[in-house]
Amino acid sequence: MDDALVFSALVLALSGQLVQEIHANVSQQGFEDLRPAHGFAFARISVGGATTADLAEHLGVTKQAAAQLVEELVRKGYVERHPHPHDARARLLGLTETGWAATRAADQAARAAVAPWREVLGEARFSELVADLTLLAPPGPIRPAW
Amino acid sequence: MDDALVFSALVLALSGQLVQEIHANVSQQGFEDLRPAHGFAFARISVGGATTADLAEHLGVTKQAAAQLVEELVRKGYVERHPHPHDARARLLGLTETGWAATRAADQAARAAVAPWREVLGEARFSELVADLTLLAPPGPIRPAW
DNA sequence: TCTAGATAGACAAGCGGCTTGACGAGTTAT
DNA sequence: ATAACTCGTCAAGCCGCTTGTCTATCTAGA
Repeated sequence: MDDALVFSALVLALSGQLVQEIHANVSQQGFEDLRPAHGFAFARISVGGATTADLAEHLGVTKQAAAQLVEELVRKGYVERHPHPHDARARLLGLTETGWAATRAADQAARAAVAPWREVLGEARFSELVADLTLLAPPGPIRPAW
Repeated sequence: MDDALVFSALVLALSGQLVQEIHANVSQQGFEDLRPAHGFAFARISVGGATTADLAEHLGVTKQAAAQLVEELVRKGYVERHPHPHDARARLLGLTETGWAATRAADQAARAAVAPWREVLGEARFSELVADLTLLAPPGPIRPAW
């Protein structure tokens, strides 16, 4: 049974294609200064209540790396730092309007990337697929692959 | 319908977990000096007939990056360089016995990583899943995600 | 057969994203 | 009050990759 190998390869291939297509689409929508890894940061920041340290944990990197990422996103106008209401050390992160626009663009890009797959499988089979994958997916935040 | 987003997230999460588990398992089998990206190189080299330039194209990186990777794998004893029978410029790459052992370890690790999923879904549903993913998978080599 | 262009691989320099390490300012628990 | 911890920052360095350049070799066309 080396279904396992086939399966692994398929998941990897699919995931790679997904990232690549979404990134290309987002770029084409005018967000050329964003790279795939930024999406994972947006995902956490858009939820609200995130500090740089929270973001670091979410991404599975050091605080310094997260701070650097935040600095870049602030400089590019996607993220704002607000004073934290209860902690003078920390700063709350939030998306700017541009940040939200980028998030919407990514959402749309994801839909566009998945659409053909949905069509190939048919609606019913696609739903089953989503259900199956839901069973398999690990809990916790989604991080850049490795 | 934002199944699309859910689906994307699931595929990404699954792929990340897969890579991480396989890597951990391979490490535990004694190949601690291999990292996930090396697997993609082994995949091409094990087929045979690969030069450094071939490998570069397969991985989607520059020749220099591929050469550096090969150098590392040679130094660590996984890969050998042989003279090319028809081209004095090129050198054919091949796996050493250690390289083959690592490949087998990775195969086994993939099986181990997938096994629980197979169990969760049941054999029939798992086969369907593989079939569906096969329909969706892009052709061409599998590369490190991004 | 000679020559122009392409290709394999190596050498060098540099960049970007990440790490470890150390630190002051602020918070929390004892 | 004080000790331990945490947030964010500064600094230095590593590693995988890039661009740029070069020689040796192969290939196709006049």
